[in-house]
This record gives sequence, C-alpha cells and structure tokens, in this order.
Amino acid sequence: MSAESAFPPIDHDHGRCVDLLMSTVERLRAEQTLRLTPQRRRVLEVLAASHVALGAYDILARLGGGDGRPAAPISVYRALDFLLQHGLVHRVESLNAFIACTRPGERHDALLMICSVCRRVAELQAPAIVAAIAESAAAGQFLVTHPIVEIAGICRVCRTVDR
Amino acid sequence: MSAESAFPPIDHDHGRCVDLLMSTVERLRAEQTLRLTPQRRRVLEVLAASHVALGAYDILARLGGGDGRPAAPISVYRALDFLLQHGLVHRVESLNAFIACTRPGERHDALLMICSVCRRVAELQAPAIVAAIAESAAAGQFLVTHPIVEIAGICRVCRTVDR
DNA sequence: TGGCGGAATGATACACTATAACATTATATG
DNA sequence: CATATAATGTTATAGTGTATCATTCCGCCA
Repeated sequence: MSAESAFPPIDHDHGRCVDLLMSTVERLRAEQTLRLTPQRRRVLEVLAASHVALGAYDILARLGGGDGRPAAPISVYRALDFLLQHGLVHRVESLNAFIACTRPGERHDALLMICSVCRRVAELQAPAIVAAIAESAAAGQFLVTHPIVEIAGICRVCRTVDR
Repeated sequence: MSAESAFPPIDHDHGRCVDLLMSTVERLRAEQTLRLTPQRRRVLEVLAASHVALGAYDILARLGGGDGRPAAPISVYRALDFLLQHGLVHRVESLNAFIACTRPGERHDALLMICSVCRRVAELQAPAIVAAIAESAAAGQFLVTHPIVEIAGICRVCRTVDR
C-alpha cells in the first residue's frame, strides 16, 4: 500500500474500497470454510464503507436501513467478534471502535494511524516497529502475544488542507 | 529501570513502590505549582498501590474506605484527568483502565506491557520503538501527536511460574 | 426424509464506562 | 474582606459491552 492510498482524498470513490475488500473476502470464503452469514456480511460492508472507525452502535444504526425491527447490540458484537477472529476487522482500542482490515487474508498485527482531524483510520505497514517491539519486550523477558499500536496524529490530507 | 523491577515478584513490598512514587510527586509539588489536592492525592495513592490497572469504578470502591458518603464517579474522572495531564498517570486504552506512572517528572509517551496472566501493567523504556514509529509515520506523511503502544503478553514472573 | 446436533440468532435484561449540567465550596490574590 | 477562579458536590443520563436463556437455521447421517 502506498503512502497515498493509506489516507485517500476525502471525496474519493468509496465504492472501490468496498468492492476491493468484499471481493477479497469472497475469495477467502470460497477457499476456506469461512461462514460469512448475511448478518456478518452486512456488518463488514458497513465497516468497509467507512474510513472512519465506527462504534458498535454506529454500525447498528446503519444496519436497519428500512428493514424490520433493528437488531440488538449483542448481534452486532457477535458479528464483530467473528470478523475480528478471522482477521477481517480490527478493533481500535483508543476509540472503542472498529475498522475494516485493508489486508484481509494476510494475518498481521494492526498498526493504526488515527487522524484527529478527519477521524479516519489507516493501517501502516512497518516491520521495523514490530521488530523493535519484539526486541525490546524480549530484553525484558516479556512474551508478546498481541502488540497494539495506535498512532494518533494528523494525516497527509488534513495537513495539506490546513495550509 | 531494570528488567526485574518492571514486573516485580507478586508478593513484593508494595509500600516501597507507593513511597517512591509519592515522594517524587511531593518533590514535583514543591518545585512547581502542582495543585495536588487531598482527593487527587488519594486517587494517585490508590493507583500507586496497585500494579494492576484499575478502572475508575475500582478506584472509586477503594476510596471510600470508611469515610462519609462515597464520591461520585465524576469526581474520580476529574482527578484522573488532572493526573493524566500532569503525567502522573497513564490510561490503558485496551483495558479502559489506569495505571500510575513509574517515571513521573520525565515527560514521555507510555510504552506499556500488559500481562494477561497476572493482569499487571509495566512501563517499557524503548527509544527504538518510539523512533521506529516516528520514522514510519513520517514516511507516510503522518504527523504524530500521541503514539499509543500497549503490548499484551505474559510477563517474566508468570512465565517462570508456569514451568 | 426425518431427526439429531451444533452453530447462529433473537430477546430481554443488566453491568460497566463516561459525561452533561448546574449548584456549592474552597483557595489565592489584591 | 472582596472577588475571581479552581475544585468539588449532586443528580441525571449517555455510551459501551455482556449474561442468560429461548429459538431458528443448517449440514449431516441413519
């Protein structure tokens, strides 16, 4: 992923982002036994359609777009648990929110950049960070199971706009 | 800080941890204009007495040890905000909890190790991690304001015990 | 094909985390 | 002492997440 695509222009074509993700997921579903039910798929689609991290209740609000009665919160959380376990979604701890993974299929620890201006979240690929964490932890005899890196700051696009 | 003191033995003398922190804070209070009211001090003492991160309501429960009516949640949050702003406490995002800073006075970004067995949290000093984050973010034209690093895993002590 | 078993979802209630809004008290400073 | 600002009290409520038990869906196999 290039530096440009990490934080795309605000008014870019979201449709392509969604399609890219969902086609990858579709391939995974065909290959493996990934039980992507309609409900789980809808939650993933909602997340894929937003570069801004969404809370569970945000997702809930965007699901019931006209159907019958809205789902209960627990339904959304269950779908999110499934998607998290299968690496299709990342949790943003510092926001109590969720973001679609931009590299599904490749198991990885998420390194997230969070723009405090536009509120968008992007993944960062930086083996150097992961390596530095592994080395430092090992020096302290700490066994790493899940490194969390969330970098708050201002994205490329918002820095440019402000000038 | 040595690798040993980061995660001290489970049954070590907590009193010394508290004293060390509070004496440092006392010095800061004398030097600067740090308005450490009784309420803020009590919250800090509660946190200093625990190597396990405490939620706001945990703190609340440990405050009212026999006095008059217990404080309201908002009081604890206000004290925590103050302590956070003055670098005496860190927020643990992935736990929605708080931990006393082990290096008050030295402004720094917190690198936290969280043991999933004993639930204790320790700070890690690792300039290499901070540098790697700064470099990688800069490469993506992202301006870092506040890096969050929380490393979940198993601490030195718990790894040893399990053998 | 009909039933069995496990996975997924529905439904209800509740626990935990955090803040809004406004009143009151404490503290420093001239 | 007066007064302005900071801190705390009080009450209510918003936001996030889970427990529990009932029901439905779906693949599998006798």
